[in-house]
Amino acid sequence: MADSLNVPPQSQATDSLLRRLAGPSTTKAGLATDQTDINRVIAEASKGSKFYENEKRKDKDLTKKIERILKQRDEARKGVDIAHVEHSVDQLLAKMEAQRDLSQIIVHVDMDAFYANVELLDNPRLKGTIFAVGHGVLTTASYEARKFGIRSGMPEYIAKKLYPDLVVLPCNFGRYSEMSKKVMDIFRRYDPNMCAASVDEGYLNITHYCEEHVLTAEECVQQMRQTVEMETRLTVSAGIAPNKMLAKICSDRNKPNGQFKLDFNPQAVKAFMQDLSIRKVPGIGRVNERLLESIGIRTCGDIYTHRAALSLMDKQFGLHYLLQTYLGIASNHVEPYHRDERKSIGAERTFSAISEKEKIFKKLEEVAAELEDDMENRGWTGKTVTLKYKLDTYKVYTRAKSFDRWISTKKEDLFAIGKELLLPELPLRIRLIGLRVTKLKDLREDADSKPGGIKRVGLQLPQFVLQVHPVLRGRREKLTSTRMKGLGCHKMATRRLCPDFMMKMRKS
DNA sequence: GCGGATCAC
DNA sequence: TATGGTGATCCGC
Repeated sequence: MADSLNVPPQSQATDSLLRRLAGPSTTKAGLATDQTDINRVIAEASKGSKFYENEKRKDKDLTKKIERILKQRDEARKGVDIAHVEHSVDQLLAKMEAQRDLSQIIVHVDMDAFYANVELLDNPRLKGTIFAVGHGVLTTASYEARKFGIRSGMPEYIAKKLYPDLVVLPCNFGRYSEMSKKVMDIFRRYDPNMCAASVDEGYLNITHYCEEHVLTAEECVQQMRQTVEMETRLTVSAGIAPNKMLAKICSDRNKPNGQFKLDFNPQAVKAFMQDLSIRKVPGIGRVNERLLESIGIRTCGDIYTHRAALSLMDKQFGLHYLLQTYLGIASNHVEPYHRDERKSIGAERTFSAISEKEKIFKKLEEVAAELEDDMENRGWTGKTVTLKYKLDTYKVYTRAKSFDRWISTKKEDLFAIGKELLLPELPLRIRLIGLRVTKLKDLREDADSKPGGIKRVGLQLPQFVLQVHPVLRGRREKLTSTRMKGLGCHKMATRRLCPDFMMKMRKS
């Protein structure tokens, strides 16, 4: 295997690269028994492709970065009293522990193989066949297909090497969106303030519901899952825990069609974190997994062991966030997505690589038209336009320009700005082009505040107040958002985002 | 403010 | 033959 990959055996890069090629979800449920064999097929199918070469490049860069970090660590340790550093970290931990809040029952719900199961619902003859959903790149693999190593995000042609008779169905977004809405409406009976994190995922706070109906959390979630299955014939897995991070991790524990509740006490939470792979933590992807692994951190328990090094390299890793992770402390604040939280809107398209100027402009024109459509339909404008392009080598570049006025959302104007950004870059051979607008302004809000219209002022919207779950009232300020640094652990990881791409899906 | 990187779904 | 699209955040400059 190592020979066929043309890299030294046993090297960290080899392992990492193989795992990367196998897809982002190799750690998920339904894993085949012989991952090595699967990895070999994938590696052979990938070998020599531009995509693969790019992955190798990124891997090499990462290896260099790791070397730098190890040097920095050794440098930082020089002449430092480690015991003293550990002691101050321990004091920080004690402060954090004192802030732990176990009062809320948070649930993360996750539809099992959502797209695949909706297809199964609509076409029972699929039952027993090995199939996936997608086009070119797979969006979802059925549980049967996962046994063969087939994963979401995997190119179709590789999946077919793993299982030649694989059936690949086109996406039917309108249908998924419709079913998603049905399921979310059931969830909302248990928490009207729930947050739909994506089409097939959500967070709920069931503290109030359980009190009101004199139910244990497990009974409540059992009932909710049964209701979903009865009313939609779809199955859902759930995690029950004192905060969103823990709930999310727990929802993976008994998948598919199962639930898992964590005990609501600090000892149980810490025991749960102790042997948990750092990769399971939302926000820690394959890059940060490798960075942490390089300094000896594989599990969340290892964070404590290496707390001195992390403290000395706070800048690189973000000590605070990792300590919270070690303790299993995270946000327990659940609220629905609000329109004004949106930060950008964009469109991008991949195609077979082209280098002719006219053809590139044609593609740019197409994404500009798509973006115009989106911005008009959803009522947005903005001040910054960012052009994105991907070379046929898979290297990605962005070029941005800001204006001191709100930009026109007409496709001709978006195209003109994109062209201006693109021209100095030519000549290029590209396989993707995209446009994105940031520094947004909500035109709908604007329309409402026009003379004669009803002015809307943020949280004073009566509908909003009614939507607020009683248990959360007055809690908003109490839950301070953590300043994240170091590891790219953004707010998304703990506060969740609720993209309105469900609306987008309704369109298609 | 810009560009590169990382991450989630 | 051949590896997606949307949106968010962080860091270094």
